Amino acid sequence: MCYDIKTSLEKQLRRALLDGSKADAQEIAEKLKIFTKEDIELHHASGFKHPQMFIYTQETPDTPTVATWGLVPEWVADKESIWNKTLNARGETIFEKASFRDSATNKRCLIYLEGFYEHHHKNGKTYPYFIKHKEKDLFAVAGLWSEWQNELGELLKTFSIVTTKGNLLMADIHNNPKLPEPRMPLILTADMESQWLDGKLAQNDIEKLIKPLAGDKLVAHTVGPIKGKKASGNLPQASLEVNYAELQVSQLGLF
DNA sequence: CCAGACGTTGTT
DNA sequence: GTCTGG
DNA sequence: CCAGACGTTGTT
DNA sequence: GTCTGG
Repeated sequence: MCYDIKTSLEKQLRRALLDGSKADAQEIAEKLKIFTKEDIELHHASGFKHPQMFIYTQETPDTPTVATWGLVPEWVADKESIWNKTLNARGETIFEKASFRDSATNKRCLIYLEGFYEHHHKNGKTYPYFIKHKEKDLFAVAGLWSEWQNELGELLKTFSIVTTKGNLLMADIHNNPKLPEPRMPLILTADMESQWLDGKLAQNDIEKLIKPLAGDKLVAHTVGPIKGKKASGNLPQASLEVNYAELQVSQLGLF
């Protein structure tokens, strides 16, 4: 799964500012004193190394916190050894896995996305699809976060995106024959969002929230390459529709 | 997708 | 070059 | 007891 | 930090 953590930065920044201003991402970032102009340029130009994102936690549910993608549990000695292994957390096991259980209990968060990417396999080729919500510009996905301290006492906030079984739409798109089943991020409806951030909610009730959003709430279209030489990079145009002639007669029947 | 292996003998 | 494992 | 893992996906 | 496998 590939998230639009790169391309939705601008909308994230707008949301964070909580006003309808037409300022561009850099102006907003400077106002927020979260990212510098250089950070934004680097973000747009860079690949996948330690991407930063806004998360919304129970402590400050209305104010975003900057966190690095790839949860580093507080007890880890070397953050490099784990950060890119914890981009996702399987919803089925977040209360069992050593890396996630403390966060599952005490540090749940929300991340807002415009959509995410999956690759469809057909005749030995792969085609990237962008999947978004039919009704929402930005939707919340469930996350877990953690605060790690290095030997100098410096704090690093990190997060993982919780995944769940893929719905019917995902089963059609995400048909990599090597995978046992499709997966998708845990997308939350508005009332589930507040529950996910409710620190008093029992484990049993949290687990009830971990289920795939119905496929008819999502819509998908093909996009240009998102990785490699021809990729457009960390820019909004990465999610623009691009059609492939060989897919014109869709066998999926869904889009 | 990409990185890495890709092999056999049996005393180096 | 092609397959496999991650 | 101690060393080692602690994770998910398959193009983030 | 805590659990597992050896």
